[in-house]
Formats: sequence, C-alpha cells, structure tokens
Amino acid sequence: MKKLLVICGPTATGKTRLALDLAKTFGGELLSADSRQVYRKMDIGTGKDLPVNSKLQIPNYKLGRNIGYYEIKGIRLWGYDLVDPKDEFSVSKYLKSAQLILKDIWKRGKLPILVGGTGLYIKSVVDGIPTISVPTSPSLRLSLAKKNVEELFEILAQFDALKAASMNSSDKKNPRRLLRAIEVAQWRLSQKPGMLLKRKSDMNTLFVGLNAPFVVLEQKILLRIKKRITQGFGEEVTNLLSRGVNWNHQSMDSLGYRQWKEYIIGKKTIEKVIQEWFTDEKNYAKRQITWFKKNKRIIWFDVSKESWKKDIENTVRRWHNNNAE
RNA sequence: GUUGCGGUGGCAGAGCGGCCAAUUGCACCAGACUGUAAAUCUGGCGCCCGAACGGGCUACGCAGGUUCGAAUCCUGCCCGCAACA
Repeated sequence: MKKLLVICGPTATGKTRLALDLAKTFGGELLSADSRQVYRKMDIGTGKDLPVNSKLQIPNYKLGRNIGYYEIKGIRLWGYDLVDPKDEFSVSKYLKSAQLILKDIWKRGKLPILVGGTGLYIKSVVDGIPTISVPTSPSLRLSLAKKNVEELFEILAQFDALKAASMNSSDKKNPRRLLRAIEVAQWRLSQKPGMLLKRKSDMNTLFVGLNAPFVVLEQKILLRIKKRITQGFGEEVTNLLSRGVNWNHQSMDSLGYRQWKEYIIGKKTIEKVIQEWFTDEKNYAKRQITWFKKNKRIIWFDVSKESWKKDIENTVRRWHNNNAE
C-alpha cells in the first residue's frame, strides 16, 4: 500500500523544517499543502524559505503544466509556484496537481510528505471531495452575485431541497457556500445520476500534527512577521504590483499582503499594519486549530517541548517500517 | 484664567428623558466549513441565578438635584482638547 505522511498544524510551528528532516531520514519528498505558496513570486510573504538563487526545476518527463520542484539540501519540494498571482486558484486545481505529483513521487520509490496548514487541501488529497469535479459556472456566479443570502437560500431550495435542508445555520448565511451549493445542484440536474462517487482511499496515511501553547505560537508569529519585513517583504509586494498584480486578485488577499496595502497607500503607519497583520495571523492560527482538532487521526506533538522531534521520528519510523498493511 | 467642545462597556464610536445592559466595528471566547479555505460564515461577549421564558444586582468621569422615570435635563467639581488671554 502506498504511504503518505502528513505534517499539519497551525502556522509558525515549523512544519516544513521538520518535513525536510524527515524526508532526509526516510527518503522522502515534500508536497506543500498551502493555498498561498502556490503563487509564483510570492515567496517571502508566504514563507517559502528558499535558499538564495534557487530555481524551480521542471522535470524533463511530462508531469503537468508548470509543475516543478525546488531542491533544498537535496530534498525535492513540490507544490510551490503552481500559478501566477493573477490567476484564480482553488482546491480543485490544487488536487489535480497534487495527484500528479504524488503519483510521480511514488513511482520513483520515495515517500511523499504532505506538509501544510491548509486543512481543506489536505482533506482533498487524503479523503477526497466528492463534488470537486463539478466545474464552476462563471455565468451563474455572475447572475447570483447581487443576491443576498436569503435569496440564495431560496434558489438553492428550489434546485435541491435536501441539500438546503441539510446546511447548518452558519452555512445558510454564507454566500460563498450557498453559491457553490447552487452550482453543484444545477450541475447535478444536467448529469446522469451516480456521477459523484466517493473515492476510496488506497493510501496508508500517518498524520503528524504540530502545535504549541498559544502564547508560544504568538511569539513565533510576531517574530516571523518582523523577519519577513526585514527580508524584503515590502519589495516583494511592490514587485508584484509592478508586474500587474492588483489588490483585487485572490492572491493578494493573503495575510500580510492585504494589510500591507494600507501602508502602501499611506493610510496606516507601519506599526499599525504590523499590529493588524499580527492579530489577523493569530486569528488564522486559531481557525486552523479549530479545523485540525476535529481530525482524530492526527497525532499531536508540542514543539515547545524538548524531545518532540525525536518522538516524531520514532513514531514515523514505526509506521514507515510496518509493511504489513 | 475665560470661552467653546468633549469625557459611554478592553479599544474606537453611536445614543442625547422611558422601547438602554446600552446600535455598530475591532479585540476577545467558542464554533462551522465537500471548488475563493492565509478565504468565507455562525454564535457568545457587565456580574449572579436559570435548560428556557425570565429574574436580581452593578453600570454611561465624580457628587448632588429635577422627574413617576436620566447615559440622556440642571448645578458644582475633576480630567482632556481647541481658541482666546
């Protein structure tokens, strides 16, 4: 059975660094599960932490458009730079690339290590998302853009009463979710039944979760923000803007970038911007924790403890050596 | 010192006699999430009792007063800002 190691957890816990170490000892390659590191030229702000002058390597065999890897200390790192910051992106695109990459890593006899904080992306790879093949409908989205949530809910109820009834009170008021639900419902009506099959997982997956007491996490987050700024984050943003990326692009909705806007247009001081970046990133970490908490398969490790790295190594080794399944 | 404006819950900021424990935003707490997920969305948020309807207490700078009733009106005091001295 194919093995997949997952390293997840909130931001700033050192997931990538750990994954690199594990890759070295277990003969692995990394696949990033991060919804922001997919954008080219967004390196400092998304924490790609690449060595200077490193370049994306595109394999000479056919793998997929724009799919390549970086090499850090001899370890291949996939999943970065999948698209331009001006492009739209979503789990669906991510999963397509991820599946190609995984297949390739397995084929070459390596252990793929899925590492990142985007819970939905990890979920898509490990458990699948049944409706993921349902395409978006730009015209539908446009026509519904001005509707309020009550109206959207009504429309959904007309197309798919069951789905509408099954939505929870929060999603019923979430325009994005309602829109997608309508999109799926409409698509279903135009298809033969049974198109959406739940893919059975054929992987042997180990979930390693990294966490720390929240006060520790806060410190790490703040330090990292300051570090990124001294590393030239501001320049990175300016470069993006000069290349035609604008604030309305989905990519620029990322942490740090969107707060930085207020500084660039002179509306806020840098101190204020840092402060807001910090609180927003803390809130992001809380949301990640809420998400991952529900996944009972995750084995958690506290990175503020002494022996966490050894503990993980042992856990992984036991799983890695067990070929029974 | 005089005149004017202002002091409201952790912060910002509404309210300007009853419908005010007090709009809203942020922060904070909890949560949802099967194609934007670093996104989007929901609930809670003075204290105490209660599962809930609800009830009690303390609150709008401080102290008095007017009124059936005051965050809202009046008086004095304290503090901040602006202008004039």
